[in-house]
Amino acid sequence: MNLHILLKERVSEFILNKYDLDFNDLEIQTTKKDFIGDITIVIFPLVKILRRSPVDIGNEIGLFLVNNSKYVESYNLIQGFMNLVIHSKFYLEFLNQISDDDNFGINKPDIDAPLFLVEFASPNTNKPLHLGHIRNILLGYSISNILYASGKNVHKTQIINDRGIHICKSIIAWLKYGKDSSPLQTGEKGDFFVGRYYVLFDKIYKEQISELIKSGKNKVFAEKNASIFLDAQDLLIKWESGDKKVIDLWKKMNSWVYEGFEKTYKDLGVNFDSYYYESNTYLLGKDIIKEGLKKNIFFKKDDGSVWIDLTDDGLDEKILLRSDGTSVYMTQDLGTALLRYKNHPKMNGMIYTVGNEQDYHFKVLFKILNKLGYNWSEQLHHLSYGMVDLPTGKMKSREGTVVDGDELITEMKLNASNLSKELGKIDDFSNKEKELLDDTIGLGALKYFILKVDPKKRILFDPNESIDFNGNTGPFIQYTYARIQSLTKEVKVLNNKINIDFEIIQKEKDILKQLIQFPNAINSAADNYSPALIANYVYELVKMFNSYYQSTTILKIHDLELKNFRLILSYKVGQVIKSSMGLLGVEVPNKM
RNA sequence: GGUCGCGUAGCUCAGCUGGAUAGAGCAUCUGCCUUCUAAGCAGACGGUCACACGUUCGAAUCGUGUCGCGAUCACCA
Repeated sequence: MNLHILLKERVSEFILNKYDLDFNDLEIQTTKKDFIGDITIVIFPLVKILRRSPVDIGNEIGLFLVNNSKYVESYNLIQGFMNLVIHSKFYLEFLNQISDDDNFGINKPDIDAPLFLVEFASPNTNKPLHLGHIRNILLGYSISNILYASGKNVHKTQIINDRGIHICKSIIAWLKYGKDSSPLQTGEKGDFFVGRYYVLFDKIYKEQISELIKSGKNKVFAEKNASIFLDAQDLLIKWESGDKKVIDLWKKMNSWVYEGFEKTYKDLGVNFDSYYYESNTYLLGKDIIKEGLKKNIFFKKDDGSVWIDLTDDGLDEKILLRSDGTSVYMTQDLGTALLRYKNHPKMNGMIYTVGNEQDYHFKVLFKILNKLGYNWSEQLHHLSYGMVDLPTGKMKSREGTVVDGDELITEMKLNASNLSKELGKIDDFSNKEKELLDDTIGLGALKYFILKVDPKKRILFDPNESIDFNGNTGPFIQYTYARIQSLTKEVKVLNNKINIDFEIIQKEKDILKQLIQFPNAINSAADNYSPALIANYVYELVKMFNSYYQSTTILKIHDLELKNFRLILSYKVGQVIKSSMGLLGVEVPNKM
């Protein structure tokens, strides 16, 4: 089915026979627009080796292919490029091949397929999710889908940062200023409720600091001795000693937050297979430290702290255990990695979806595991992505310059609703149907907006300029899908197989060429951990189809055979759009 | 200062392992709804691919250096 590979083999064979030369590095690509042909063979590399002109070589190969391949209709030579015109038959055969396959391109894994663990989301439990988290979640979820579609089993997980001083801060503020209130009572989303107390803490804390400074203390002293801060520290100590009252309180507040998070996950249409909590894992990893010390991979300083020297690897010295024996972030991550491999013995890889400000951290983490001799350290991958920036600069939760995730989702749905109303195309919808459609479109716009950008690049998000619904956007693709649905309602009653003995037009060839590429697009997206590749792929397809749609009659054509072909072609395009968007976690509506 | 990432049209972004005249959308302008959904289509305008040198038949793509932006280099997570 892959004509590129087929042709490549043919040409290599030809060269071997004719010149006794083993040459496999021919570049075969799709012919660019503005040139006649479908597939292009670049013959420059041969020119040098065979010491003959491109025209001579091209003619030889071209003639050979035309005479010996039933699919190559003709060829033309432009400089070192040989463009081959491929027979309609080939594309029609391809369409027949996939016509029964509703999941064309999707390579569902069987039970024995390699298992990959994907970690994403991983929030703190002291504030609601913001746009940065949204990018993380969408990326992680989409990559999970893509890996799955490329034939790998996937386990989606996250590690929740549910402990530490920041959590204690919101607890203290709540104890002092809202003890009898609850999200149930105020009607707030749980994570917002708790987040409000986190912000309140900061406000009180700042007030106390300035009061202390006014009374003559210096800044450093004030920061360390503000009473609310001391209370939070005290609470943390109690938490670590397992004080039942504090633990219960902590559990209660966290449960509120989790309820809130679950709501957001549900809104975003994502889910997880397991959850890890730092409160369970933060003591892990100490055994590894002992092991590393024994193997002389780590060393102990005079004050008792444990380090690893990575200067030979171009990195720095890194602390692994504090002088008081407590663990740091790295210790924990070492332990968690080990734990996961214990929990999933058949795991073939682990993907950490974490922002690029932690590139260094993961480099060190993987290096250490490698030095410790865990051979699976090479299966670890940091899916690093760029920050979401605002025109005013970085998002900072303390300064209140964050774009709240839930608010953004709501706003997107509202925008979708307004636009739908304006266009007046769904007046016959029930309210419930309208609501569902608004959700689909609003979320589609948001998800696509974020996922179409290369993960490693930073995203600039202007809250004042709402996300577009025209052009290269989710709704544009959804719209095309909806159009195809209304077009192909009757496709089921038609004969599914197509007569392959007629000529198709160039636009149809182009669409089919793009369809053929779908499995490659998935694999390439999986290899590069980039949903953006899928987004670009489906956008190209949709553009081609729209142009076709606008310039070609599909339904109102009398030739039944041709109509059948065009309908099935459209139907398949619809399926691939749906599959592609599914990989991005975006729903497509039947009507909009 | 060391390390890593980014720099493509006025703006937001594509451009896979080097290939033909660098592509979309937004914005500006011109056409197209009596014909399968105009959230659309066709077209115009818009580029020193940050800069320099190198590698080669060929460089936005690879290498080196320079500049700009960002991240990171904590007994924070």
